[in-house]
Amino acid sequence: MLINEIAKITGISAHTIRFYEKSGLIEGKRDESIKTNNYFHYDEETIEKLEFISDAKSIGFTIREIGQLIDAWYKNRFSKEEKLSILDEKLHSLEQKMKEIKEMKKQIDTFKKDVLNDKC
Amino acid sequence: MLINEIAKITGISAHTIRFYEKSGLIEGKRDESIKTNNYFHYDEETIEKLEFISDAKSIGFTIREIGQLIDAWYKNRFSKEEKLSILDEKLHSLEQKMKEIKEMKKQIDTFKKDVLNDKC
DNA sequence: TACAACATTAGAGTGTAGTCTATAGTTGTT
DNA sequence: AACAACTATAGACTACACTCTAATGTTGTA
Repeated sequence: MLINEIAKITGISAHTIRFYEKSGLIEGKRDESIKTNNYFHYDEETIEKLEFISDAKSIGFTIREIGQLIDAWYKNRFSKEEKLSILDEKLHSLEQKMKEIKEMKKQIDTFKKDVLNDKC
Repeated sequence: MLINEIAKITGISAHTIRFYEKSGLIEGKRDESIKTNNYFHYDEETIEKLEFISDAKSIGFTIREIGQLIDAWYKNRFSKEEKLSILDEKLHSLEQKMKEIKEMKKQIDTFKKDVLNDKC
């Protein structure tokens, strides 16, 4: 798959995909048998990763954090223990965010009640 | 209360508080009876707002969105209906974020299981 | 009264995450 | 062969949310 194909599938622009590649989140492969160009080729795993990146971003993880997560899962540069500790850390921060959202919802509900009762 | 006092209370730097003021999120008042300086004075409501801003930011609301929320509650530049619609919109986006976080947790749990079972 | 510690403003600088442009080369269709 | 549509790279530009600096003035304490 070349860049525009994967861009179409994921809904992420080719520009942004290149940016993610530079940031080390994904990796295309060059076909050594083709000497005329040096186009990058992407596989199914990259689609998975890009979808994962979109999800993680919308929750507020930074590129660097997402990089860690991807490394923890797809790469073997960490030991089992290290991987688990990274994943646990992210789980913990998700639970934190969850709590904050619940708090925020409560606050907005209070706001709503106040508006309904003409208290502000 | 002067800027450094409210900064200490909220844990938000004076620089950032001035930035929020410029962005229209909070408003200090000048004491007209004091002619020698034009220092801003802040009240309890500003502390509330600053704490609200911190919460909202950590959930991923932008300065502009937080401004809307504050306006919807503290200011009378919107009708009751408009205020409610802004608040409902934000509630909806919080529910969205909640769903995304749950999805993300599921994914990280899957990652964890794979790591535990040496599947990656 | 000296002086540290505070206040103001304008504006410059930083980091993050893209987004776009320019240049140059390649591929596929007519 | 012509040409549209693709590809790569470097680097410029943007928006957001700070964060800091410089210049200048004010306040409170020894």
